Amino acid sequence: MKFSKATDYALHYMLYLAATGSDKPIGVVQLAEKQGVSPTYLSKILTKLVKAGLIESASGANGGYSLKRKQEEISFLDVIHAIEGTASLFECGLKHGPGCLVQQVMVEAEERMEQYLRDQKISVLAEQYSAAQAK
Amino acid sequence: MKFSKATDYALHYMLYLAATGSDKPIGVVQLAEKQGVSPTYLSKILTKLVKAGLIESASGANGGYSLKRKQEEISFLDVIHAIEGTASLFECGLKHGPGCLVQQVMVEAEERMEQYLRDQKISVLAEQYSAAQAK
DNA sequence: GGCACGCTACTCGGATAATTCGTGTCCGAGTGCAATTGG
DNA sequence: CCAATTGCACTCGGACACGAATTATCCGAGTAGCGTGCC
Repeated sequence: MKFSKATDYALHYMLYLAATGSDKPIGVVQLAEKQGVSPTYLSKILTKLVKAGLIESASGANGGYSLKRKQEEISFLDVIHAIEGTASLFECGLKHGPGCLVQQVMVEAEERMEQYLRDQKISVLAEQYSAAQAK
Repeated sequence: MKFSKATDYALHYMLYLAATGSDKPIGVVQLAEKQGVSPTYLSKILTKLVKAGLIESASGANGGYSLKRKQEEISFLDVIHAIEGTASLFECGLKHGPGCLVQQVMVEAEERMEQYLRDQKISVLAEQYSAAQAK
């Protein structure tokens, strides 16, 4: 039970995009070199974000990925769900009727975490990130 | 990013032990058949719980596993940590100084979930479980 | 009748395979830019 | 000089291997209970 590296990459990429604030798309290789990550694998991850509607892709020369308009609304949870999926973290595989107590507790615990992640907006973090970079 | 089935099994087993409340140990096969799980695999999981100090094992005839004395104190988090490990769910693998903002947010989110799981005691759930069984 | 011994059956425990999921890589399709060439 | 065209380089996107972790299984070591035989 661990968050995948893909989520790690995706969050950092989103944070970078928001912090840069440029309208111009940013290529994959540029970020990959900066973070020491495989460019092609990062591309695969960003495809998921595009399908989730969080970012846009532009092909051709000077292409790359850029944030969509409503970036202020994008939360950590949005990114995580786009990568990890929206399925519940815990699925009771036993057969003892529908009302599994264990399941209820785990879902509630998950909800606590998700609620916090929902409140964490990428844009807010980006400001702190920019401030840290500037000094 | 999902909880493993092992955690599922372990939680249900602990709940059953607490609900039964018997001093006599309960064998693995008894539970495995009841839940439709591989007995030998369940045994492997319970070994982890023993090493974590949550339950005790008894060999020989009429042997099995039984709760330790301080069962009222055992929480969901104890069981989960025994199976999944105590490592953080999120580890930033990038190289951009020690104060990773993403890491901080994720750790805080994890803490929210763990705090809730810490408050959920097995013994309390066991009472509800017994009540549901009785009716 | 009581006790000691040995046997048997049952249990746990670690060592050993199969499967799934995450990670990483490669190559082809598509697109925009730009130089070139003709009007 | 301007514009259409053609070529190219750069980009994304899906298809293809590799590896680790989880899941599952088998078999051996150890232990407690029980029957039997001896004192």
